[in-house]
Amino acid sequence: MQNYIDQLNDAQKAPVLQKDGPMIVIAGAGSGKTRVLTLRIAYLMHQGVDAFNILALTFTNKAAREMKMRIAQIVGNSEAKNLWMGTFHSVFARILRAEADKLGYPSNFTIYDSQDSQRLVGQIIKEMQLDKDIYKPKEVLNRISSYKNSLVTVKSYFNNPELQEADAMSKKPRLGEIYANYVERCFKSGAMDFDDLLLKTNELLTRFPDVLMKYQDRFRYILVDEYQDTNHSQYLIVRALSDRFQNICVVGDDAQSIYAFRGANINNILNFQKDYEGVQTYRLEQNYRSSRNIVEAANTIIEKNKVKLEKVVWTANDLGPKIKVHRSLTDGEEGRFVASTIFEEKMRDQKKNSDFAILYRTNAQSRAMEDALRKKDIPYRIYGGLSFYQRKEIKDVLSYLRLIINPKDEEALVRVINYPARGIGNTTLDKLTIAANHYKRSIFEIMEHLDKIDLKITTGTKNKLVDFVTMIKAFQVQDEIMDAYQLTEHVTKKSGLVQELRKDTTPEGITRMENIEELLNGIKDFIEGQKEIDGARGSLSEFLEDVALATDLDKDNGNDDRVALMTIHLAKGLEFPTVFCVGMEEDLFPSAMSMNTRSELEEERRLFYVALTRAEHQAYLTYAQSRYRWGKLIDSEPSRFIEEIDDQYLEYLTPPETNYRYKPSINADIFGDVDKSKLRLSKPINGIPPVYLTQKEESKIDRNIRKLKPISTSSIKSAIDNNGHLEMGQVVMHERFGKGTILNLEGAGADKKAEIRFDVGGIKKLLLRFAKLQVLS
DNA sequence: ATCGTAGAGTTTTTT
DNA sequence: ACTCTACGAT
Repeated sequence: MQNYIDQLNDAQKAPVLQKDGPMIVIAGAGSGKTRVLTLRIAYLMHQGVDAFNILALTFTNKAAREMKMRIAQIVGNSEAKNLWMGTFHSVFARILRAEADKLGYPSNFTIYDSQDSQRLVGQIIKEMQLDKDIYKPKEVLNRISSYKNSLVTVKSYFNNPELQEADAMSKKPRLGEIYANYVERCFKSGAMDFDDLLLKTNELLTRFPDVLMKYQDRFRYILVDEYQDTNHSQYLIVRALSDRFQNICVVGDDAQSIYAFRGANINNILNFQKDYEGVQTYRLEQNYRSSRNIVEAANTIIEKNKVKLEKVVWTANDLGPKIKVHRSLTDGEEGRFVASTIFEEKMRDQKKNSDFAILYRTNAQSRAMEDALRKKDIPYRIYGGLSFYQRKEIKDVLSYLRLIINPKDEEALVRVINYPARGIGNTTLDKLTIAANHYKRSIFEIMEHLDKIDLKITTGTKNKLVDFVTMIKAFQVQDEIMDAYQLTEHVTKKSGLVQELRKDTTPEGITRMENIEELLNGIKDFIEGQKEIDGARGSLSEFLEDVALATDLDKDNGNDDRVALMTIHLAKGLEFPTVFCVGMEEDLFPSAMSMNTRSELEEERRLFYVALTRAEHQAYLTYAQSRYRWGKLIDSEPSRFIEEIDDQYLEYLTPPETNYRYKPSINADIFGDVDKSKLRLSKPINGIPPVYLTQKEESKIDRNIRKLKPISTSSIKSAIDNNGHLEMGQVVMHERFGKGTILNLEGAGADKKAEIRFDVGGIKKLLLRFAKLQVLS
């Protein structure tokens, strides 16, 4: 034990050695916080704390698994396996299953994923005959989700006029009703969504003091990783559980808080010191991961944020190469640059594929990268996006399995009741749903009692329904005697799924079939793993529990040598020798959706900080001057984040762009074969789609721009001074919108406005106080 | 009940 | 560019 501790620096030792009391560890990027957490747990056990009494909450299941393995190496396997470690969601799902009856849920409750939740919300909106363009399922679900994460139940919603008013103001006066229906339908289906796993845990701990006592007594030492990304619901759980012993250790980095959009509250970490008595604060500021160039560049970025805890991240590592910045014409070219750079570096420096990561802001960006890597035969793996378990064919199989475990699961039932087609169509399903809502039962229960209810369906249909119920019940019997693998294989055959898929001989159809085989292999692996744990027998319900909360990252065994492609969000906590941060463009990163408020922009900046600090040795920032979005070629400007890094840390592989208007060389790569080659794209202005300009118009605008001197402060000032002299009909030049004619002037003083028709972008009304105008004629 | 097609929406990030 | 939905034809 002492050996391990001796390897730590002084800052790291302190939180490991403090056994009791509340503490917070502010851990800069790459400062070895995982090591601290691991050793702290090992040391607690070394001092005689029972593994049963330790709870460690991590951000991913993979992180939990790895940490557990490292602890096992120190204290031995038999000790370590009793540790409670995992994500909030998986740990409390486990507890909820044990205590489900207290809340009126079956212990085999289903966990709905976001797809399930969204379909259900959509269905409810339809049933309530509301306009789905106003009540967009996704938005409604987001709203419900944020209520749940702030512990606003249906009851407290209706007790809170402010919330109701806010929803009414956003044209959704019936949101509360949808919320109520959604909650009831989930309950009726014996299902919890992701947010319920936290909300119901809170309910459990507040409504049943004895249960709270039990878990308080059990979890005498609590550790929370990535504390900056906890939401209110998680915060309350941690507070409740740690209240008795106050042995709470939270680790986090406010600079890496990137989940505010899903309710994470950065104040949880900023205010931790106020929440407990006598909090010890530790700071880990030495970075062991990255070269000095990267560490210092990252510091200059985060400097720009106003809301932050003060800390200085430094490193004793070598200076390392500068961050390389590359501009390309299109997203396709960007991909080719990345692929060939990886190819060259592999050749030159004997690197592995897994030494490289390509990080992007949105999942949609992966495509261009994939295409380029495939052409160069570079193996890669995409994380996130549509995960394996969310694919149609996989969800179909899983839905059958879910139905076996919990027949009340409505989402699973709706998916498979008529797939493969067995003559049970929407009309019948609607009748069943109405009956189920009326009797406040699940659809399956209605189907079990068809003879007692007059549904006005033909005997033919009735028989089909009975057949379906019989089939599922037969599967349930098989579940008693088969393991998950055997049962799944049985189900795919007997349900007709395999036969249905075999009919499809297109390449896509064959891939689907292969995916199902991969699922079966996955189940086999899972069973093997389970058999090593005592008490587990590799049953279906154990497998489903695992799948519901698994992510792509968890599934990764890390054995095969591939380039990693993922969003920056997913990359949190990971590190790679070389990192490509692609799509460094305004409106993409920072995202156009996140530039409305300062706090949104600061979150984007933290995201960039996270991206950059993933790199150990070399970082690349790449951007394209135009890229396909929504099937259209859109022009873009380099991200402001590139400018925010001091030039001394950067090396431009392409000359930094000075003029955002670029002249595309006309080639098939951009326009395909069409005679649009005579046309050029104008710059998109304020979200207005680009218009095609003829060459004549284009050069006219260009001439006008060339006539202008760069806008200096003095010229801006003179333009403001001159505003009094503006007249209707005058031709003016605007910094962003280009040339335009003044149509009208109104207001006076600070409120004076001009209505201007711009050559490109249409008519706009501008406040002269802000508009930087130059008079051309 | 099932199949085909036109049209709309999608791309901000996820347990 | 791609996928999902609604509606109409069979």
